Amino acid sequence: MTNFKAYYTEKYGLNETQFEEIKSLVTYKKIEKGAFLLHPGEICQHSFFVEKGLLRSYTIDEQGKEHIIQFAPENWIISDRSSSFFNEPSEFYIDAIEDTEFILIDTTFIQKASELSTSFRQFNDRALQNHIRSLQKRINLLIGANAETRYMDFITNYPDLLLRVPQWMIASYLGITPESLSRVRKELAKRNFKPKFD
Amino acid sequence: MTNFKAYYTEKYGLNETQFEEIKSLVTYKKIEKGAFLLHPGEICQHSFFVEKGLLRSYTIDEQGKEHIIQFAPENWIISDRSSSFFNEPSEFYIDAIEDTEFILIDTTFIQKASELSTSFRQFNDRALQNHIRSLQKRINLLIGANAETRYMDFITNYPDLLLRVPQWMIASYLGITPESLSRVRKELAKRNFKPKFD
DNA sequence: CGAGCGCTTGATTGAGTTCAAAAATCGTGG
DNA sequence: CCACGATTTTTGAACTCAATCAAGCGCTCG
Repeated sequence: MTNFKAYYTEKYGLNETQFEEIKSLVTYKKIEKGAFLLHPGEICQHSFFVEKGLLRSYTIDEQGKEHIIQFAPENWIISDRSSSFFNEPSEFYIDAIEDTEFILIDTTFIQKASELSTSFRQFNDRALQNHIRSLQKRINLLIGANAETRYMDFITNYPDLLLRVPQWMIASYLGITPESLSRVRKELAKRNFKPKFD
Repeated sequence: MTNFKAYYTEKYGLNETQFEEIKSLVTYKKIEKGAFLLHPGEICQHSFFVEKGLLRSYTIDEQGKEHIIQFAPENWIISDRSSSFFNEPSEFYIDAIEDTEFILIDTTFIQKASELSTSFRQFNDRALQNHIRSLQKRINLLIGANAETRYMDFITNYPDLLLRVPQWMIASYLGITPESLSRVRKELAKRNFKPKFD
């Protein structure tokens, strides 16, 4: 749980004792690439903190098209907040893009911890606000930016994912077809653009 | 403050005394159509609860195009949560589409109330979660739905706004041009669709 | 009562989709 | 470690939805 521990102690300022309390309430798990952690129709009872590997959440629309909501590499938390909070069936899938080790955090635990500890609650609030901010940003991109700009934004914000996520998934996240993304990349290459690490 | 009171007592279950406490901490205000409550660059220090009238938030992108984020008719709260919470300059405008009476709620008040009252905090959490849910829904629509579907969704979810908001603003909210919206409506009319109240 | 704003309509353009198929890459078993 | 099948990416051509540009209509409000 090294990442998990660092996340809660360094970033959030829990001391050793406080962390030990939390630790006893969560579970360490592993799953293989392709395995599912959440299906539509289920109520999302957990948050998943990624220790190592890569998870994603996505929906499948009426036309059978996949729309990726979020990628969660190391140190990210993924879940369906609405489903958890309102106790409603989720509309998301969550599955593993790579073999993944993660910390399973019970939803009720988060709620209880929020009621007992002010600092935990503040931390949780901050996470909520960050979530809102990122959703808003995504809306702005979808409304205002073309395929190329969205891809450039993705590159600058998630350069590490570029190497780990198949292109068609990035396309799905950006809300375009894999073909379009391929053309965008071709165009960028022609104009001599290369991501830093090439 | 009749709406405001109803909102906090009926919907949220505050008793008379509790409401009086809150009441003393907020301010009743009026502004005229076209007046601004927030400009980009400012830090958003307030939430605005609409008693009567209609507010909106929007951004203007690099190409000078307006993108409406949210409409707030009676009993809605509008603000820039990210700006408030992270104490960052906002990117939004908030202004009045109609002459509007509203309750001005200080951001610090919300924070303090959340720390003092469990029920207030729960209520606030719920509002946050609702916000996330609506943002997520908007993303789904933007990614998956065409102009007509988005408009239909708008009609069913905000039938009251249809009569009060100029069409070009609805177009802006939907992420399409006024011309396109006009054509969508024409097409719907041809297919003999009418909103209930016609 | 006229100037401006909002809405409509038409013609054209363009970004991205769709469908199809070839090329490249990946991964798994022999 | 190689080879073969599957998956992913690329490329091409036709098409589609919505944007853009431009013009005209009608209402209102100053």
